Amino acid sequence: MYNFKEIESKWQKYWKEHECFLASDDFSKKKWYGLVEFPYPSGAGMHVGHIKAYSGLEVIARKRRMEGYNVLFPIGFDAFGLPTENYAIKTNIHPRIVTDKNIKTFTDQLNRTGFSFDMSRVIDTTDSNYYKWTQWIFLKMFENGLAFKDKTLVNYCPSCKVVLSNEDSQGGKCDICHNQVIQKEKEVWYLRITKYADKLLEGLKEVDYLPNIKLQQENWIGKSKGAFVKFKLDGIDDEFKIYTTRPDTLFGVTFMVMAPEHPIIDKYKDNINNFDDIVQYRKEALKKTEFERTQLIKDKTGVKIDGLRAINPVNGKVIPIYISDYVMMGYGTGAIMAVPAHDERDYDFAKKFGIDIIPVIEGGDITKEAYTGDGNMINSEFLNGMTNKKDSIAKMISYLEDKNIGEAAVQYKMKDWAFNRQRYWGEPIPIIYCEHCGMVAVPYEDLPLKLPEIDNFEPGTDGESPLAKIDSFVNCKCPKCGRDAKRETDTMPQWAGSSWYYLRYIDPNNDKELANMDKLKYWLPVDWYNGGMEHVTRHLIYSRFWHRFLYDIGVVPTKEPYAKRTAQGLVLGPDGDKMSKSKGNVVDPNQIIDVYGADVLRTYVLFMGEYGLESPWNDNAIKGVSRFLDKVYNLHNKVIDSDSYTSEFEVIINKTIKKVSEDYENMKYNTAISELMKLTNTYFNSDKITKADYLVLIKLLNPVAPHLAEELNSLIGNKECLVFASFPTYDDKKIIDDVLEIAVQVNGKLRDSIKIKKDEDREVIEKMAKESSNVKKHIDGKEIVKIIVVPNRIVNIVVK
RNA sequence: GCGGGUGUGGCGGAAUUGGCAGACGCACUAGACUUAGGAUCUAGCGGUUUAUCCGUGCAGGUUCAACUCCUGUCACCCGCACCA
Repeated sequence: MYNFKEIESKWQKYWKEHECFLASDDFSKKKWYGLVEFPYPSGAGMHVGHIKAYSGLEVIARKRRMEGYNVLFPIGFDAFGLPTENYAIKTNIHPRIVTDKNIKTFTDQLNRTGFSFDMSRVIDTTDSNYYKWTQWIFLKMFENGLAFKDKTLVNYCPSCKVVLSNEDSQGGKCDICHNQVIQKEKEVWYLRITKYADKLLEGLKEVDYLPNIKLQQENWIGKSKGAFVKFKLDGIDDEFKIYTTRPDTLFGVTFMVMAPEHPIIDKYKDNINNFDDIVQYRKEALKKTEFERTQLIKDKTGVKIDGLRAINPVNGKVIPIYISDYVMMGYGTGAIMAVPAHDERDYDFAKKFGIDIIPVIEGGDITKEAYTGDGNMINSEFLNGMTNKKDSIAKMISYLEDKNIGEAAVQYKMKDWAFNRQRYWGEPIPIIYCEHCGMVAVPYEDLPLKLPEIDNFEPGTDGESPLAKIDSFVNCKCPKCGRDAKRETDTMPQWAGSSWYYLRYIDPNNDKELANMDKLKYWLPVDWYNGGMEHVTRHLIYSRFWHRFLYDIGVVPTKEPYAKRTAQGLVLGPDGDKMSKSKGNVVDPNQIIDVYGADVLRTYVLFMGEYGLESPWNDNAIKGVSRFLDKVYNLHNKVIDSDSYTSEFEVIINKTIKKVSEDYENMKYNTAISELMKLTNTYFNSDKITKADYLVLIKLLNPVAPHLAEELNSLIGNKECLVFASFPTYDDKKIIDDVLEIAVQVNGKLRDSIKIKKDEDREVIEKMAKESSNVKKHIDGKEIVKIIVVPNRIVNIVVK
């Protein structure tokens, strides 16, 4: 085994001393900006998943340098967050100390893996010089009405004692401790991301994201088109609005359903005879866990409001109103018109409560189930006979608008972003509460608003931030009137710092602005962003939102931050399960580097399977990669001094260059490496190879296993390192052998193969095929119907 | 329920996009060199009744030719989930 320890530390030192990976702000050069998701520096150190995530773009970054690009390939640390804070609570060590220690561990690991990150631009989201600008962006949003406070029911984790966004409490479970989340009323900060829903959707059209990434974002935003319709209350001079995607089914409405907490219920509680029942139902609905609600999907519950009725605006019919938890306050208007004939949920509800079912679309059998397909409109007066859904919806909407009883509307599933956490280890929200002036922004010149030093990180009572206990932090003067005031004590969620970090890499030390515009114009957009699928709906949407906002206020020059986004698949444990400490199937990259070296580790994570799919770790398979690199190393003993390819290798060399180059660009690293193995095996079976033969292999391998490549390059006498050496190119004319073997089939079954000259004449091929002895056996005495010849590929003789 | 993905040897995975299924690697078997081998080299390695036929989750179809296209179906994984 080659001495990887010596070789790897030697070249890591060389690259560092020669500042090989520093991006330069030379705007005359063509640029390439490659971005990987920066890590959360956990105490456990780097995970093999990190290695896989970074190795992918690392290959591209190294290839781009060899292609002459000015490459920006930065890294940093997303260091605010709960694990560090929980660790601080447990051990009473300050998060600052823990974070610094973890960052050092990560940095050492990054260095010993030989990644070509520009370490002069490292950023740390917990550095006040960084979060100064996170706070600055928040204030800009506040100024523009995009950051606001509202009182609502929030997802609250009783265990972590924090308010969670919908994103952080998917499935009703806390994202951090996985305990059940409950609903609690609270004043919270929101970022009005819904205002950007359309812009975020539009922006997807101009970026090159993997199709499933785009789709997930579209689903998350969840745009739906429909209409608001106003329903008057019977006997009361008031009305309420509903949202529907099928206004054309208005004639089929036989009842209304409201979310249990709909405000109009309280407004007219004196008119309601069974208000106690409603209060009781509300209580029960709150108690239901997410699990129960999803399991009991078919079993609709509800209460009829005795005393309130609605009037159908298109036919004047008086219809009953129910409350039910299948209608939610958070979507649409919190009330729906129910068309049981054509909606499964309404159908279930109507069946259970014995409500009329009136069909308005022909087709199906509504005695058995709701009909949700298309068909002829019936029982619908002016819509009768229409068959096209779009047309009937349009006609109804124009009718509603004419009569001023409704209007076209758009709704989104995406909700505003709950933006505060009751935690210490986050960016303080720079807002001051003054009894006279209300909410006042901390003046820009007072940023950063630094976290105060404290020694007790336990959350305050009743879900208050630990900062609320620090009087010297809380008490301040109002910047407007100078009177006594109090600070906001909540901090920002972890998603804040990561929403704009790629901008700061471009100008990491700027203390006057977030980043210099000329530099932003040169480097943006990020050419290629690689990360995990798990961040596609949160981080990726949030950062696109912030970026678009910054564009709108003229701080960044592009609408979209990332031109291209890809994703790596998970590295599973050897048992095929997701790696986790509790399962004990975690692979430590440090140990792999100790035993095999960084190049083997990097090569293996790229070789193990298709990059975008998950793939289990295999302790044996890594040995194969180790053998491969050993073989490459040992080849240097066979090298003879010649600057041209060995003639018999010309074709395979050109083929390999083509395949490897293309595979790298398409992130098909596994097949690229297998091509390099084939070339290595070819060389291995030859007594000697030329310097030129060897150099091609070394250069193609360089992005994957750079230490070894550098060492071999210098071993064969080259003085210049490989970082900026030219990437090999191929000659299209030399990628097919002059003589090749093609298959001969009879009736589609393989019978023989023949050797032909490249681009041989059809007649010659047919003749050779028919004369081959194995083929003869199968065609003798039979009639040849036709012969299919695919040039340089295959011959198929069809006989009867 | 909706959306997306995946199904190929003992294992990880290839297949130029309709053209020799199983590349490359692991594991395994036999041999060589060795005091020794968990090092290295050489050969073999889908199944089989071995000059044969069968094989890419399953059942059909299109085609001279199907892992690849079409129809139906099953299983697993990942999102979202009573979104009106």
